[in-house]
Amino acid sequence: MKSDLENILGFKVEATENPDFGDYTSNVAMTEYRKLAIATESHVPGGKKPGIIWSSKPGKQWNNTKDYAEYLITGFRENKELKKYIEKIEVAGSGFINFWIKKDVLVDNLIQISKQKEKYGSTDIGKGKRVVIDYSSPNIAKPFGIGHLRSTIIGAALYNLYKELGYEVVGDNHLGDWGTQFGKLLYMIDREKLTDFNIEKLEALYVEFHKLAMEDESLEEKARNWFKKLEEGDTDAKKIWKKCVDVSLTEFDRIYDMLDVKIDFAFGESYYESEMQGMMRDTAIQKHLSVGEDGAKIVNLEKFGIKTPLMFLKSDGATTYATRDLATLKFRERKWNPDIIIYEVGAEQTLHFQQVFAAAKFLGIVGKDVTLVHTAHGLYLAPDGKKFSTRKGKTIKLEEVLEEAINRAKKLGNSGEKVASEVGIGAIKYYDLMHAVTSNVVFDWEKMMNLEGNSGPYLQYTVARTNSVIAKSEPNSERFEASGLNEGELLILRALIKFNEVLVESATKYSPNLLCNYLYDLAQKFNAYYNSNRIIGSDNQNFRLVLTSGVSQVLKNGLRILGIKTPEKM
RNA sequence: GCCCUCGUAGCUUAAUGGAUAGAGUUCCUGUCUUCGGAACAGGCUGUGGAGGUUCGAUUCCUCCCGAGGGCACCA
Repeated sequence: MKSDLENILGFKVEATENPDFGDYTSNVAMTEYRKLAIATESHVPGGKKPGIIWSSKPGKQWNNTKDYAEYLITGFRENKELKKYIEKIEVAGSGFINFWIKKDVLVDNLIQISKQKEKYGSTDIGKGKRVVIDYSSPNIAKPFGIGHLRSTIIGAALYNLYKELGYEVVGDNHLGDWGTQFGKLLYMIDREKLTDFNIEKLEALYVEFHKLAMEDESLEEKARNWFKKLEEGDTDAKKIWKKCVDVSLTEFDRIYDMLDVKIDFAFGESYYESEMQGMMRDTAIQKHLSVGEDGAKIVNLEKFGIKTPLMFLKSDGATTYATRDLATLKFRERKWNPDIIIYEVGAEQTLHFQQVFAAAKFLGIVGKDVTLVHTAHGLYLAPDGKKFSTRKGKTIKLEEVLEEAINRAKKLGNSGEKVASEVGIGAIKYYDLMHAVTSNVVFDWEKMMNLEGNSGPYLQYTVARTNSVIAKSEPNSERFEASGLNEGELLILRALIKFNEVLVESATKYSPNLLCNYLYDLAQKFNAYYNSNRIIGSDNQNFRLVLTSGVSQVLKNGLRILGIKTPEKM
């Protein structure tokens, strides 16, 4: 709808929030005014701020932006193409051009929903384009903490959004299964002569290491040596490392199961060992490396405005996180040849990704036309507003949060285990997704488990309610009278037609919270309508049933994209 | 010290240059002997401070105050 309008008009329109201003609005008259005013300044006697706009056509002028807007829409009112969609065009305020969609179009759209069902909202604007999304990416040997929730949930939502728009989407879980952290663990396991361990023990060892390292600085050095051994292929080190990985993966799978998240690939950092070897021998890359303090090899990025150089190889020759990310990019470029690569990773790594992206293009690892995105999501902060610290063992385990959510949902209703799980998990997911990606989220049990107001369960409840109404009397979208629509019905129809535009905006701005806002707004409009309009038994029963069914369908589609289940009853 | 992000109602927050700053929650008042009350309607309270750009600023620029994150051999 939006793009149809823009094609006809030749300028951009925005959806309006306020129905008094129509369905779409354009500020083109005001923005053009500025350009015209500057362009014609010399023609205007005496002022920097001309009150009169002069046309390039001789003899033509407008007194203000509103006049100019009126001029712009001359012709639009009689435009046949436009008339198919638009019933009214008005100039308002200081020159806004507002458009009202025809009621017939709104009603046709409702019929489309009943025809397209779960496909309603999808498009093919991404056809032929490929997106790689790097998300979740927990660290091996550490429990799956609350910190990885955002990446997992937002990443999964972006995955679904791009898929809905016709993109070919690849999800890759970039497991943190390599690096000096394993040196630390290997050192501790060797020190305590352990042969068997679980994930809790690994976490304890990690915390213990940092405690000891506070008193003995040489420990960091020892850990680096152990990692170096691992990277050189020491069989004992490798054996212990493998066990750490296996123990962790079992744990993660359980969490993904609870969250109902599936990720296409999980290559993990260790997968890129050979790729890194290749990069180190690559002469084209070699010539861009400089030698830093103590013999470390670095990539200087000052010409890209980044003061901190990228550490390519440590002074002992071992690789770093950045080396592995460059190797990963090389691999992804070769394997998938993507148009966009999205890193759904926290804001704390902003500098790192600036370095990696700049270096990747500079070193020719990826093409210049690949869009590299770091979503830089905000973090879950402890209730005191501080960051949770893995090193000090101050984490909240995601599994405990999820279990608590399910328990709270269970207490509320007499519905079964499955529904309680869908509601509890839905609440957690929605709470995460409703926040703007970049904002920090304070961890607060009461708010996360909120089941009223703007929450996942509110939306699920609305769907269950529509299901219940439809179950009582089947809507017939083949034939119905749509005359005499009341205000509530029009509000809902207008919201329904904008679903696809919201999906496009959510995806292109990497902001699932926009979809959350939309769905909540739609549910609220429906609930208000439901409260003051009888559906079954009204004169307009069939239309109202089709409308209810349309709302139900869009809510289901939207929630499915967000990764939130919609129980039939709850 | 330098860099990035942020500061909106008591609390949690939405709005990336537009029109009367939108919600949730808390507190107060109603609707309803429910086509599912996990609902609906109403009330109270808000853009950290000072300048600037603009027809128009929560949004862009400068400074100040405050918070969070980061600053080559952690990831």
